[in-house]
Formats: sequence, structure tokens, C-alpha cells
Amino acid sequence: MENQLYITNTLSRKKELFEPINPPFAGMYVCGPTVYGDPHLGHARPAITFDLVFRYLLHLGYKVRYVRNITDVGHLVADLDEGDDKIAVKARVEQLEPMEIAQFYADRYFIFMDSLNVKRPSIEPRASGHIIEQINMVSQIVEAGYAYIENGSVYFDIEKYSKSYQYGKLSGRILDDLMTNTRVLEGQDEKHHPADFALWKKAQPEHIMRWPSPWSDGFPGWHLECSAMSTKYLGNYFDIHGGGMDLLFPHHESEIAQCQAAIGHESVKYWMHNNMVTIQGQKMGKSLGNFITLEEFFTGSHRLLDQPYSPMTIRFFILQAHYGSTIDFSNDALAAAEKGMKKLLAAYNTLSGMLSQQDGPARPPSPVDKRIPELRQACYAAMNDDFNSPILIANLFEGVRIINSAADKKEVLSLPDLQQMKGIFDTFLFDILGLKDEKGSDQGATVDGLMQLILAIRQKSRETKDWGTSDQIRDTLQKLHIIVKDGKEGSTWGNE
RNA sequence: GGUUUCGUGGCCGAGUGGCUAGGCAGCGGUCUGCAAAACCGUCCACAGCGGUUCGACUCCGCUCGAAACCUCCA
Repeated sequence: MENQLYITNTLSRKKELFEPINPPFAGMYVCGPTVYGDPHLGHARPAITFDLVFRYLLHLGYKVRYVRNITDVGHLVADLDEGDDKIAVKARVEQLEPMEIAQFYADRYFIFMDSLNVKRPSIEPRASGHIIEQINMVSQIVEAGYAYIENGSVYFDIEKYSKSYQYGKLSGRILDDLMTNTRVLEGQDEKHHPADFALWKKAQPEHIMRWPSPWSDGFPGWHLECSAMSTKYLGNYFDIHGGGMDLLFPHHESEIAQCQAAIGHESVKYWMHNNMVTIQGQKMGKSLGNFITLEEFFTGSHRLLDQPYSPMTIRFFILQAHYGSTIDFSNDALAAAEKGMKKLLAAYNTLSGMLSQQDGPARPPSPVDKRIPELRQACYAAMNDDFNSPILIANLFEGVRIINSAADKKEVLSLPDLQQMKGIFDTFLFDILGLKDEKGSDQGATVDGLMQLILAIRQKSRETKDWGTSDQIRDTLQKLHIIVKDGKEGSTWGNE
């Protein structure tokens, strides 16, 4: 029980035991970004959430294929030209090729995800590269009788589908409500029913992104790419499909219907949804003028920000909440996250220092502190309980207390104890939570050597009680954002 | 209006029918040349009203409040 992974399945809204369909393989598909704007905090949340899932499944030994798409085509813009394409609209404004825009923002996305230490998925397919697969899927749905063709466009027939299957099972919606509550938009008169959605749209003459198909020159409907690409790379039945909660309806609901209609059965075993990031209690969005890009977070250049926040601070901030909860952004919360994370990393460095000084006075070699295996077990229990990263982090802080107590000589840990503790941090803090120490990486060895020299000189001045020199060194370093800490076994340094 | 998710201490954020979440901030101590850090101790909770129960922050109902989705949006 305690060594088994449970996942909250949106379909059942319950925690279910994770049993992969074809162990030791595991397939996961996550809805990726639409690349028409700079990545913001809202992009970071699902990327980090499913990075955590990816990392943990890998750690458990699964051979994971993680597919995350790039949407570079296919989203309709309802409030502009009907049938237009979001990327094409922006392109026309800026007088650039649509693919140029998509490429630019896809690259930006990759850069910022890398800085957040989000592992690259196994495959990152683009919708524009899978038009044939999408056309094939539309054909399958038409042949199965769950779609109709109007004037070169193809629509999914919700009423027909609902006779055999339940449209709305994922989001809890009822078709009757959809009938009465779906707003009737202009230009939707081709639809037989307001809830029907486009599988293929005929392109207007001025529409730039278009492809030939059996029905018309046009482009695929919004929900199709994920169904086509997930099943192409993961098979007709795969383990996990993830995404933001805002995609539950209609996107994922429609994916279920498309796969059911085209393949004859559903394609996803576990649905996972991360909750939203809010700013001052509201979802961020362009229209609200409150969205903050990742670049603005890293540079501190947005008016709502008191200071820059590093990528790892953002990552830690997100992981400090469970993926199923909303997290509300504030400067106070981010500053607190930053301090907490630094404390965690500092303790790890303390631990490494203790291990590197093992040649010195003998530590008791054998007695193993039972708190340490218990801690490891508690860490696994947290992750197995629906990827509960906040509990995992709380457990690691328990480890921090043990480490610091030992460093303070309040208690003694044996060498195996220290090594085990280090193993826990290596595994959970770095491999699974995916944090990393941001202090200078390339020149790390050089800087460290210089600092050891400076600290040695300062130590001499302290021994002769030359407090002026000692404080001068410390104060000057502080201006360079380097903090010197005087401990019982000499001084150590770290970045502010 | 419908669907879904929530309302926890100064801030963020877990969790549970009776047993300490954790972080940040505050307060008191220990340590220290001073400082920082660290360690120990400590204050501040479970929106409101009913109900079930030996006992509810945790279950049920209602009220109030918030968010997301229902139209592209992570």
C-alpha cells in the first residue's frame, strides 16, 4: 500500500491506484502551449506539475514516453473573423509568416522551461506537422457516423453521439444544459446543434494557414490535434493525459468523444488536471492586464513585482502547493518561498561539507539513526499520495533540522547516516522536485577556491582579534551579495 | 443561470472524525568579539448557522463569499 502510487483521476474524482497498461512502460500526454505569446506563470504550472510526474515515474523505474504538443495551428478566434486562426491573426498584424511567429515563441517557451529545470519531454509534436493524421481521424469519425459535413466543414454530431455515450462525463456537464446554455455565436448556423464542434473548418479566402482535405481547403478543429497526436505516439489506449483545469471543458471532453467515435473506445486511463495560478485572486489574462511573463519574473521588471524572482524560486513556489489547488501569487508568498528554498539548499551544502570532512575526528561508524529511513519512507509516502509535493517539502525540512542540529554539534550522526541523508536529498530535492543550486555554475570551482583563500585570511585576522580587517572582509563581501557565516568549525559562505 | 473547485492562524500552504503539518514573519532563549546563520521554546487557525456523533476544522444541510469553465486562453 505505502509503496504504491495513487493518482486523482478527474474521471472518477477519486484517488486511484496507478497501474500502467503495459508495465514497465508508461505513456503520458500533456496539452502544451499555443505558441503565439511569451510564456507566463500560467505556462509554468502545468509544465512543472507534469515534470514532477515525469520525474517520479522515471524514478520509480518506469520507461516513460512523455508527449507534450506544441499548438501552432488550429485554435479558432471567435471574437475576430469567424473561422480565423489565432496564429494567423497575430501574424497578419505583425506582417510576419505565421510559422515565424510560432517558431519564435516555441523557442522562447523552450528557453524558459529549460531555465525552470523542466525536463524536455520525449516527443514534442507540432499540430502543423500532423495534418494528415488529423484528416485521417476526421475520416474515421465520419465513417463511424458521428460527424456531418456542411459546406466543406465537418462537425462532430453531439446528439448522435449522446445516444450511445455520455458527452460531459469528464466535466460533469449534462447535454440538456449545454443545449440551453451554449451561447449562439454568429456564423454557427452550419451546426445542427449548438454543442457540436468543428473537426475540420473550411478556410476563408484570406486565411493563410490552410491544407487540402477531402472536404475543403481548410484547417483542423481545435480539439483534434491532441487526439490525433496522443494516439499516434502512445497508442489507442494510454496511461495518463494531463493539462490545466481550464481545458476540462470543452477540450478534453471533446477529446474523449473524438477517440470514442474514431477508435471505438476511450483512449485515456487516468486524467490529471492541474489547478490555476491566480494573481490577487484572479486568473491572469491579457484582458485583465495582470499577467506576468516568466521573463518579467526573472528580471523583476513588472510593476506588480517588488524584486526579481529566480527560476528556482518560481519552481519551488509552485511545488509548495499541491497541483490540485489554486495558488495565489503575491510578493510575500514568493519571498517566503525564496527564503525557504535557500534554507533547504544551505542545509544540503552543510551536509556535503560534513561528509567531505569525514577524514577528521572519527564518527561512530555504525549506529543508524532510525529517523533517517523513516524520513525516506515519509518522502515516498508523500509522493505516492497523488504527488503531494508540499508534504514532501515539509519532510525535507525535517531533514534540515536534523542536519543543522548535527552541524551545531547538538547531536552526532554516523557516516552511514550522513550518506543516507544525502541520498534522500539527492533523490527527492534534486531528482524528483527538480531543484538545483543556482549559485555560479561554470566558474564554481574557481570562485570557491578564491573564497576559501579569502576566508583563510579572514580567519587569521580573527585569531589575532583584528576585528577591523575581519569585518571589512565580511562587509565588502556582503555588498557583493556573498554572506559569510561563522560556525563552530570555521566560516562558510553562500550567495545572498 | 448551469457545471466544477474552494473558503485554515500576520502571509503562503498541507492534512485529518479525537493525536505537532511545513515554510515565511513575530516573540523569548542558547550560541557568538559583534553580526548573520543555526538550534530550543513560544503566540496567532480552521467563513457563519444548524444537524449527525461520545466527540467535527474534518461528515451532512443551509447561508454568505471566492475562483475556473460554459466563447480562444495553462
